[in-house]
Amino acid sequence: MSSSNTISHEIAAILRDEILQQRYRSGERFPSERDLAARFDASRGAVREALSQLEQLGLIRTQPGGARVQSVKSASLAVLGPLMALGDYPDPLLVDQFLQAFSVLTAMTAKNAVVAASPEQLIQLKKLVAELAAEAEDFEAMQPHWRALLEAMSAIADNLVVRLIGNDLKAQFVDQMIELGIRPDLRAGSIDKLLSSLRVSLNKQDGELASQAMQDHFVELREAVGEALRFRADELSIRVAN
Amino acid sequence: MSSSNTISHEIAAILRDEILQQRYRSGERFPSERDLAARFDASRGAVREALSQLEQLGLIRTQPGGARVQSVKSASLAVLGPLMALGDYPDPLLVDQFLQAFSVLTAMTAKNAVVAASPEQLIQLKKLVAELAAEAEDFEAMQPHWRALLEAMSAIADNLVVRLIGNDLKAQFVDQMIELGIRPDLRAGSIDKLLSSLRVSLNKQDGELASQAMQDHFVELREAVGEALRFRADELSIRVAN
DNA sequence: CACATTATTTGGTCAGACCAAATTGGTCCG
DNA sequence: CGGACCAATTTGGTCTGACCAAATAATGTG
Repeated sequence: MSSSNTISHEIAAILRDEILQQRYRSGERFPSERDLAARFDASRGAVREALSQLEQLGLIRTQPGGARVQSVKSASLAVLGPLMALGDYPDPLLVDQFLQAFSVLTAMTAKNAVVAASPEQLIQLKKLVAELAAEAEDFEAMQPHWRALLEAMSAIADNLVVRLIGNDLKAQFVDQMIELGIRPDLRAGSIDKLLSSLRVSLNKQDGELASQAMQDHFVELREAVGEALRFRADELSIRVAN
Repeated sequence: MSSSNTISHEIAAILRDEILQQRYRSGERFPSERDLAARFDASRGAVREALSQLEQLGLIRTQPGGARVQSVKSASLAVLGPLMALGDYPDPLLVDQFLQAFSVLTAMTAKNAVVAASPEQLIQLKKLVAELAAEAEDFEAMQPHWRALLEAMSAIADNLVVRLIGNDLKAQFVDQMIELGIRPDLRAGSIDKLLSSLRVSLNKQDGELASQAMQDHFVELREAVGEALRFRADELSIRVAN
């Protein structure tokens, strides 16, 4: 998947996953380029391009004399997507950690967006909230609107740092969830509460309220996602048992 | 600097900075590999390895027929370090955005660390706070202890996502600040207030308090850093004027 | 002028070669 | 026997030149 149909990307993806699966101990010598070329039946150039990508991800460090594997903990954020996509289903702990980090950043974005929005932008946000409300029943149908709202807020808040963090995470995460058919079962009224709080915060231009509403919503979302993943894990282990 | 003494890294660094400086319009065709090889008097292989890195950073997208420049807004977080290091001094707005994002993540980490800490870890944290207090007068001398405290909290909170985000940012940012001699002038008592709040939060194991203390501290830090950067900007423009 | 076809450019890959740095292994000496 | 020194080997870094397939640009044709 996502191998981008070139040999070097394929090799990079395979090696990346092997490292993320802890198949090499941190600090251990990585196979030599010539060995890898033989293993993948590719030229050394292709292998070198793959290693160049792994190095950019912070997964290996190359030196004349040999490359060495680095700790995943010291890698770049860009490994998170592949890391979540490793097993049959994402590691619940990792997903929760992601949602927690995403939560505070989203809350911050909401606050800044509401405070910084021009009158026109406030109207736009209200419109997006209304559109979201119209589809609040179906989790999956809601996603595009949800994402549009976050995108609009992100654009208004205009924090490049947060935007870049989002790039490395958002799409990969949400897409994977949907692809796996994991649909968190939010408590009835949870969305309504969020939306009504957002409406009020937009009317009063109250950033704190918007922030708090997001935080509260994510608390519930984290719980629901955790529940869905646990259910999924059981389902899988049952299937394996048969 | 940081060109890692290999040709391909040097080329990658130069092209990266050119893209970050908006010297190419987003969507524009990037020079061909053969042209770049001629320009840098290098082999096509070396250029390809450089482009491979740029692609991993999300700055370009390559296809048979030609590579195209992508919007910085859609790049990977790993470009932030280079982005801040571009001009003579960092863009104050970007620094503030960074600090704001770092603020909420740090507050979250502090909260989780305080809540999750074992008795031994609480003692360790208290010790680190005490060591920090001992050097609270000198901003520069304080940094190693400050970083040690954050590192310890990060280890206890054990959120891989936040850790990875930190990897792409922390070191580069702080180092650059110090290197440029930018020393934010924190209000007297600001540090004391933070430290005493932290002490209380550790004693009561009150996560919310720790979080709030961090947030408050960062508000002041952001102001002080902004002030220091404005001063620095004036200094530079005076020097240029002469 | 619109469209289909050809020619050219460009990225992707391969092969073989050379250099310099790092590692390895052996040797010599204390 | 142990440690320090030195050569042989491994390994990454780079270059040259070549071929293919996809995308683009140029061309000719209706």
